[in-house]
Amino acid sequence: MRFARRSTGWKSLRRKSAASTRIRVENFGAVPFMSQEAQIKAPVITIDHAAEHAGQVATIRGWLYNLRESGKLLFPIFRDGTGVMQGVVSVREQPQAFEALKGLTQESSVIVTGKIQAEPRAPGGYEIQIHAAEVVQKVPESSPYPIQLKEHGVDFLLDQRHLWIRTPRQAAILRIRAEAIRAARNYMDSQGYTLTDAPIFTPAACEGTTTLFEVNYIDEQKAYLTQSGQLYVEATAAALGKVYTFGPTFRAEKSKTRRHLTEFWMLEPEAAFAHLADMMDLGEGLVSAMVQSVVKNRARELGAVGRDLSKLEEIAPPFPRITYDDAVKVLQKAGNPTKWGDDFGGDEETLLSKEFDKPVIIHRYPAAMKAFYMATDMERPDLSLSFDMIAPEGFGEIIGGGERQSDYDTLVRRIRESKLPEEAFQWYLDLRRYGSVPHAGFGLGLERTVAWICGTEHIREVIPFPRMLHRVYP
RNA sequence: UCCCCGGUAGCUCAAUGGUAGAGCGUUCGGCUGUUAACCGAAAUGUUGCAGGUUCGAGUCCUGCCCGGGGAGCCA
Repeated sequence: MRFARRSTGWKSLRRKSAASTRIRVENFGAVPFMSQEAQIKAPVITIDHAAEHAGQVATIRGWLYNLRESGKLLFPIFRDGTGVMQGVVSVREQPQAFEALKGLTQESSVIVTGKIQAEPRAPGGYEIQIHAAEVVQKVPESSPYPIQLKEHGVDFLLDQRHLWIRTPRQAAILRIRAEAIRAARNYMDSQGYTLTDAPIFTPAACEGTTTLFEVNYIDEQKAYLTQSGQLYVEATAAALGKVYTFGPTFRAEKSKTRRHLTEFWMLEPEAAFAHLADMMDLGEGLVSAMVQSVVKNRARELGAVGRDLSKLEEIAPPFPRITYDDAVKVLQKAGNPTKWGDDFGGDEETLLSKEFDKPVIIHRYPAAMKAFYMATDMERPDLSLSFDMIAPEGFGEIIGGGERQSDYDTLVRRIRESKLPEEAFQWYLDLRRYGSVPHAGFGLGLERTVAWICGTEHIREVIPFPRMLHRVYP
């Protein structure tokens, strides 16, 4: 129903757009365009570099973000993906440009040329005094741009995600995500880790079997979308030493919360001969590098999303580390009913994270609550050599990992206890047959990390096209 | 799977069981420094769907559909 209704509307929109394009062509003679001379003279600039061109004539190519009209003065506001800039044009001085822009609809694509001037009354401090304006495509009045400069509901915005990403806040978030990814990869590479990508199609589960996406593979075979690259990165760690994988992972969890996506990106390092403490060090170094790189290179975007930089500037190693045992005591002291052996839910994570200004590492969880591949603590066999990193301010778990079970017999027993299909894990057991070594790693959830860095309410905003329970459109 | 909240104009939301409304957007008009501009006017509705109660249902009842938040599980 919903999809049928949406696609009908979309088709009619396409038809109208096509018609308006024809009208635009017919109007070419009447609509004033800048001269060839002006086009050649004015350099094309992006709005983020406008300040460097103050006092000069320049061309901006973008979209009409908003238009304020005041009689014979127009204040069009343009966006070009790098920022937003106000223009000004008067009918007396530039009648042709005025006519081209007057009444122009939101998100019409435009090319404008004019003098860049410092202007305290303009948002951003600079404005363009327009000499010439070319409308590339006018959004038809009959089907105006659906996203207004007003509040909208979540459902509506997610249906319009392909357009929602045009708003300055969303564009800033996507730039921060890109910077976080670059910083993460740079850091891993600088630590001697080699990127070895894991497959997306897998023959079996590596987390719980209930959250698997099953797909039809070739010739009646079944395959599953990966829940984690971890098992594969263990294999490449035995081949190359220090490795990581970074890519999308898929979990068919029936959970709709602000912290969940069915498709999310994970960075998973794995190192041979590494132990729990090594991975805690690596994790805090990685997270710190991501945060500091965003603070340094995307301060403007952090400002656009309203993030308080002072909290992020403090993020540097060492992070507080407490054992699960101590975490339970902290919770109980705070009046939380958690008992030893319970896993921590969202409330508990939030409570613990509020005790610290930095991400907090909780290590050595009870073995019973961790995955089959997790190593046990020799000194306390009831504990696993595992750790989680909880982001501050209630943004939840951003890292989970630890030392792996390297003993063949123990691993086989754990696979059977977990009721996993043993035959699908033969290749994985080979890693314990041929030169098994202690090794450790973790998975960092990109979207949760970026959501924390941006301070967004929901992780759906930090991925271009979120996939969630009940939502695979657009 | 369970619990809570919601579905009214393109959007955000009002509307004691008694004529379905406002703001924004759109259209028309006005305004030479606007700041989600402002002022005046106009058009815009299968109140999610199907039943039921009632003289009368957007409102109450039942079922279903869709969405949001959370639990469980996880990054």
